[in-house]
Amino acid sequence: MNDLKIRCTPEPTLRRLPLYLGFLKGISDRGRNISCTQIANEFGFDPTQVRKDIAQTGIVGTARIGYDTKDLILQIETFLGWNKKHEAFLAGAGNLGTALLKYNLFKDEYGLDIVAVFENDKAKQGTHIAGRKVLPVDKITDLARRMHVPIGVIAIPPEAAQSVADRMIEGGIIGIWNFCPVALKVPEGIIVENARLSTSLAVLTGKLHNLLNA
Amino acid sequence: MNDLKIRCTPEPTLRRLPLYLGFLKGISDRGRNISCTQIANEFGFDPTQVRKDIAQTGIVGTARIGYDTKDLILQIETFLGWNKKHEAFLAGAGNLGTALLKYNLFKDEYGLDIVAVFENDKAKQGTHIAGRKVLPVDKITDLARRMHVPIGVIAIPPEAAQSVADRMIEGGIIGIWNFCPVALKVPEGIIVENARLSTSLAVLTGKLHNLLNA
DNA sequence: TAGATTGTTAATCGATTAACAATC
DNA sequence: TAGATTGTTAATCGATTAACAATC
Repeated sequence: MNDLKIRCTPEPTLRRLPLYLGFLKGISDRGRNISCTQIANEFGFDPTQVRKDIAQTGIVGTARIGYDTKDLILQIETFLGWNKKHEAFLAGAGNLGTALLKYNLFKDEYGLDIVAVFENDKAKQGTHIAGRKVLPVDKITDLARRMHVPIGVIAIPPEAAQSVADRMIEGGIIGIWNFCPVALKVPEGIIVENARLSTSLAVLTGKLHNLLNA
Repeated sequence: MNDLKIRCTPEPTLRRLPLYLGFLKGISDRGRNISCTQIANEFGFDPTQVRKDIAQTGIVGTARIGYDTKDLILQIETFLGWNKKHEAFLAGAGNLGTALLKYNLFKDEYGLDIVAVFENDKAKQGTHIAGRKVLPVDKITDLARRMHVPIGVIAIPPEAAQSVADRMIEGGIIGIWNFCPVALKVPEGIIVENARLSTSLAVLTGKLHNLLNA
């Protein structure tokens, strides 16, 4: 419902590419070439799968040789949009929000530049967290529109999540990274990615349960 | 490679069940019955999919009526193992680790009880974070064995992740919740769930890219 | 009863894996 | 050259969706 039905990169591919990227960046000698087989071995994946994933980025390899490591790194980063800055608004300056702000990796490695923080708690408004001023939530729409910010990060209590998402979308934000355990209702064309930790934990405890009761 | 090939609950199902649970818990009148159609509508899913997901938990519904809301909540929680406490060790007392500790939801809602924190930084050792004493990393194996802790949470810098995972596994930990952007090598039978935020972000920026260049 | 809903079986769809020709 | 690797097409596998009988 939420996706435009253009031929998109399969989601599993989008989930694997960052793994490859992390591995490639860890290679000390980037002058060497790298093959899909090598990458596949690292993760226990099928080499053909790795080849298809990589092909999505548009890079062309050389038979018998593989890919130039530096090229491949650059190509994956470009494909994911991680080598240009995406400005983002963060809603929520609680524990999780603060951790996201302080977790500098986002900006340096993934290009997510949180430029402003919004919070309902009046006590926090006006203070600074990790160098960003904390602003009232009702400023989101107007500021997003004026700054052309494309991404909104939602890390607030569940009750407020939908209304904050609405404000963001009204301000022209088209991608929402949602850390809140609720199903956001958004118009077609708006992308929601749920970074729900609970979901991830469910997979772990669910498998654990399968294992223990098998 | 990592999974035992017993007939397991499909991972997509494990990812959706927490959504249903969140929705069900948000229903004010839990005396009423609930149908798959209602749940499906909430999320824009196929009702049959919801029915199959729910069937995995073992609950049996009533034709024409649906499921008892309270029963269904309990059944999903039980299936996910969220209504009994799972003790866990946390490795890493940085921004992310601290946020995980303070994020009380884990204990109350998902049964993940972080009982000890381990950190290499000597300056932090001996201090307390959210009521837990910070211990040196080399105590993990011994303590895990003595306390029979089943789950390890890894939120440390990538370089140290593998060695910490090894220590955990040596101590008898069988499930690892990995927040670190590396591929952990673990023996068969050990469950690793990667809660990688970067992966989630990749899906968002990747789709955004697809959308903007379409 | 009528009709909504469950549970289940069959059809469809998409992702993974296998097979293989081209190539450096 | 020989053989490893790419790129691509075909086969397999599993998850999603559709169809439908049973039922309350």
